[in-house]
Amino acid sequence: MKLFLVDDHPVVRAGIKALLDGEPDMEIVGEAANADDALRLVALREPDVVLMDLQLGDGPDGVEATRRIRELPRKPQILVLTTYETDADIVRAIDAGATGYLLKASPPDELFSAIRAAARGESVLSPKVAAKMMRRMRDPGPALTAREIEILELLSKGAGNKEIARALFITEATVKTHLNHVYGKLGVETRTAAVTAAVERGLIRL
Amino acid sequence: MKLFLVDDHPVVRAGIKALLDGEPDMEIVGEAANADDALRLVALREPDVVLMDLQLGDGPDGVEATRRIRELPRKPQILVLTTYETDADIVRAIDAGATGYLLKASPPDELFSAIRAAARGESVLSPKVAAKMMRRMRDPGPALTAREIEILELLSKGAGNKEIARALFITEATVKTHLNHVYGKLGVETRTAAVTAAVERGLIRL
DNA sequence: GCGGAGCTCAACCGATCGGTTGATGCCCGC
DNA sequence: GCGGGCATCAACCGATCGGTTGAGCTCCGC
Repeated sequence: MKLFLVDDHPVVRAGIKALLDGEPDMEIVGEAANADDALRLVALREPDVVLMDLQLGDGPDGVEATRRIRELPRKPQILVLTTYETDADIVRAIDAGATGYLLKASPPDELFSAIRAAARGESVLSPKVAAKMMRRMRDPGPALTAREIEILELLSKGAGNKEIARALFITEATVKTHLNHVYGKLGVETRTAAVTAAVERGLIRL
Repeated sequence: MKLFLVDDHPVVRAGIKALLDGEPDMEIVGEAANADDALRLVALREPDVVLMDLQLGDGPDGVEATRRIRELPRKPQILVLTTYETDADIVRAIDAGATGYLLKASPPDELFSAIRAAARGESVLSPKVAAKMMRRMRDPGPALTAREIEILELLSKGAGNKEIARALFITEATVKTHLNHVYGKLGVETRTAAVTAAVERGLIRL
């Protein structure tokens, strides 16, 4: 089974390689520290599974890299291996075409079986991530729409309604409508409180 | 030279061990995934240098662990090895008694020389971290007053000026004056942007 | 094809915010 | 003692925000 690593931390790449050294059925055919190298080398080496970090320092992030790799003619399975477990990250990664979502805090055994499952095209989630998704399924919760998240992200930058409207090519009236929905869903009454509530619930990242 | 690893990610621990395998003068005498284990085992194994991550999952964080280890009778040097480089993290770690501050994105060579330097008791900083501190030295930076921080904390909860005034037993006019000072110091123009700027600079915590 | 959810826009209002100027009192360091 | 930083307050203005109501549109599932 041919693996490819994408992570901007040399320490982490060395760690995965060291762990996988004891697994005879796995071979690492390449690695990259950023999205551009990843895309180029994956197309060349044609791995079965790509282990992808979401934070890649400068340039496109892991979600973007995942999206592009999934557009390759001979597309590998992509297993996200990252530190964070916010709703926004998980949803975006899955949406971009990731086969699974693992946390770096996972024990090695979990990593191995997840890689093998991903190679078979099966979806795998870290228990913590799975638990989070289960909670979200049972409790519909706020469930903000994509548009509302977009608004929140601009909001967190301190943008006024007028700026948000310009940035999203909509009118100020529409922005206010979205904001009122967001206030209702998050149970807050001001734009500032909406930002902190969204950050605390992992809906957006600062 | 005896090393001890503290990191909640098995992958990272494996990575550091793998990298250090090629360095004959370094020996890993133990590792831990949380602050409590770290404190207990470090007291027992008496390493020369502790490599400490700041994020340790549940329980006390790396800063707290650093503080406690520095209170041990035979205290080792502590080299922080983490992902983040916010001012608040750096300052808190140094304040807790860390000998150096390295980023996980550092190349292995840098890691090795940093460990050797730390063992000698020398302070080492990642170039990116050092650059950040230099900037902060040259530019004294915002330096908000205690009162202004109080205002920011209430602000982050989404409070209006009137609420802030009541909470701090001052008039709304005074709140506005403070806010205008904060805007100026942080280089922002809205209350929402002030909150995110303050969070990013580690002035307040959500 | 009907309803529901989501996105869009409009007009209006009061409340709040941001910006400005100016002022008072306090404490600290030179 | 004098300047300077800090905290406090006042009055005023325009701009923005929050709240409301109502409406048209598309897309999707039943």
